[in-house]
Amino acid sequence: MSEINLTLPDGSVRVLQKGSSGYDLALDIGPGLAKASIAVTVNDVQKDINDPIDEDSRVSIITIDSEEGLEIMRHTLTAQVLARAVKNLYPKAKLAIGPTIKDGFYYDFDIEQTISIDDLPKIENEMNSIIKKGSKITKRYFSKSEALKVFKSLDESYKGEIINDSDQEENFQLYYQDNDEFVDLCRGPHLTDLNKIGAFKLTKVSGAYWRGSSDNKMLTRIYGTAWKDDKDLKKYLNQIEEAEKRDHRKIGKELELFHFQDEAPGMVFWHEKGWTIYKTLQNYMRNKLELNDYKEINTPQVVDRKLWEASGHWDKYRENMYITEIDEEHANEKRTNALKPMNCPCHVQVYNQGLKSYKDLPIRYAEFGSCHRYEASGTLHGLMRVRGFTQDDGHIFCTEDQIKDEAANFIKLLSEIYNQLGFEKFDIKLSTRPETRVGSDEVWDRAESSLQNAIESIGIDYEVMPGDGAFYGPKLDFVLTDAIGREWQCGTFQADFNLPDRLSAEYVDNDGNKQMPVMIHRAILGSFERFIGILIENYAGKLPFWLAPKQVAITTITSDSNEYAAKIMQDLQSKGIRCVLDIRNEKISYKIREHSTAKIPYIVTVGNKEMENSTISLRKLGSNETSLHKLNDFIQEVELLAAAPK
RNA sequence: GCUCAUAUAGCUCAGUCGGUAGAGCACUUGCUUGGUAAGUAAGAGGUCACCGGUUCAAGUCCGGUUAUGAGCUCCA
Repeated sequence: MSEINLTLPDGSVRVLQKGSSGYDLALDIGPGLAKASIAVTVNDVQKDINDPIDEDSRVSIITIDSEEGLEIMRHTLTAQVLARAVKNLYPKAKLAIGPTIKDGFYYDFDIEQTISIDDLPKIENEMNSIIKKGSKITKRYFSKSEALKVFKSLDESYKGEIINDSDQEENFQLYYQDNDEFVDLCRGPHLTDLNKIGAFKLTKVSGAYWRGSSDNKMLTRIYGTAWKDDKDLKKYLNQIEEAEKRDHRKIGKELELFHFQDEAPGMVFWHEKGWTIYKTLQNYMRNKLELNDYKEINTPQVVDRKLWEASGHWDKYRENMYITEIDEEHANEKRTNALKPMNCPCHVQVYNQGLKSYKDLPIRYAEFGSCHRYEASGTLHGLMRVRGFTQDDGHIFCTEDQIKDEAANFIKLLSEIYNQLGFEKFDIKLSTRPETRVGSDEVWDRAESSLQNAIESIGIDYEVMPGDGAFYGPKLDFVLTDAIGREWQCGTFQADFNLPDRLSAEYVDNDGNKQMPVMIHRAILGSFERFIGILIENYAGKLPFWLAPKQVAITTITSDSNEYAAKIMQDLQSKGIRCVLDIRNEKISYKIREHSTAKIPYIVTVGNKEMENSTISLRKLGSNETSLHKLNDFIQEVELLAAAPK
């Protein structure tokens, strides 16, 4: 029998007989590895550990310690264990698909009964007994027609559909357990041995459309998470708990920042403290934009449908627009208006007032534009997805040649702002021309390369998202990473060759000819509502001093110090510091607890000692130590801290 | 919009088999003036989301509506 050379990742070569498997190779290296092996990568393709290898190859053994290994284990868990458990408990259930996702997996079933979260322990138990049985998983290959026959006989119509739609004719892989007691179609690889499953937990159940299309049947989706051992599983579950603690809806209620109610779903009732954050953030942004040569404008909320027809929104997004009509009995004119869902058509109207010269460009308009969009009820989510919101919107009218500089300047500004708001890391995505689009390929070429050049001139990494651009032009999206590693897409920079044309924006070039400007839609925060939600979760409610709704709590030990405390309050307030005065007849530890819970960054305590020496005792949020300061020094220090970043 | 779940005091939540509403915190009042995360006693507080049905009787069972949650779809 002939031999093959198998090259390992470290460059060493092992010579084995032709047809040896990954397991044979692992065994050749050592019994420990053989035991830990769960699959093998052969020339960059993942294979089952028992698949024969027939030619010289680059190979590496996959164990559960790698991300790849974890994924294979999760895949086997969902496709072989969860699917089988559900079939055991609900024999009429049909299998759809069961992929892995970040940290876990799901499986979609078509089940007559409704499955609720209370059924999950029962399913978990069944899964555990399947695993305990420790069945071996074997694989067989089928042609398209044979595979179809198998699933037809099992009445697995979804599997049939998948096979039918595949352009592959041969080599459909079917994985079997226990002499055909259970069979599933899968591209693999799978564990060969259910004993290698780690620790798992089913987490939730929900509906999901077959093939992700809302025209299709709603299936039952069961989610789970799986890890190599109990320790990792626990760690993950703790992380989830941590994220729940940061939930901005919970913190928003606890800290009295905002609320929602039935009469205005998706619209925020901002309370004093939340609105303080909002105003502070907005003033910060206003200052930033002024420093960067934006002209702040403000445009109407309610605008005749004619403008939305002209812009194209009426056709495309009518169903998401709030329409207002004047009461027919009282109106002397009949017109239909829409609450603006976006600011750009109005900005073109401002641009169109007066003839513009090429010497005027670029013109950068900014608006804290209050918009309304009728979002589907199921998509609403606290501050993160609302129906009434305010964008830090801006539109830059410029020539094509100016796009590159505008993009570069924008990225610089955005990066500075994200950093000052506490987000150090962000990623850029460049979305290129989609299939259905307006404008010539030549213009798209120029637009895409100007965005690309702009990023590259700054030297930041970016990811290309082919085909993800808007129909009117390519865009850059900016995704920031928060304190617990979650990603949020906030900023955007979109080149638009369409709207200026539809709404007849023009400028006069240096030959005296009328030209169409490019319009750039751009935002840094996205919406104030959502961004504040992100800030709250990023900081777990402990906002930096300058953003905190209340910055200093002034507390007294006994009523003897009431006057002194009131004087401190006045001094701080005169410097614009946001304070609360607490002269209640309560013990100091009670007051400390309350203001700590309220996440006020500084708690000042004064008693007889402080009063006599014109000092204050300071306790910072998150510390249980106190420090003594001269009152005047303290006021100066706090004044610096309270200033928004420039 | 779709699937499933949930809705009880200001907040967090109990409420068994259908029999007339409960806790902790918060609030009000009294006592307490106490040096860094809950001093103490009493009191008040409810159309059990809304509409309808079953029943002698509904917070509890059934139907609908609204909102919320998880996910799906969507996000100009």
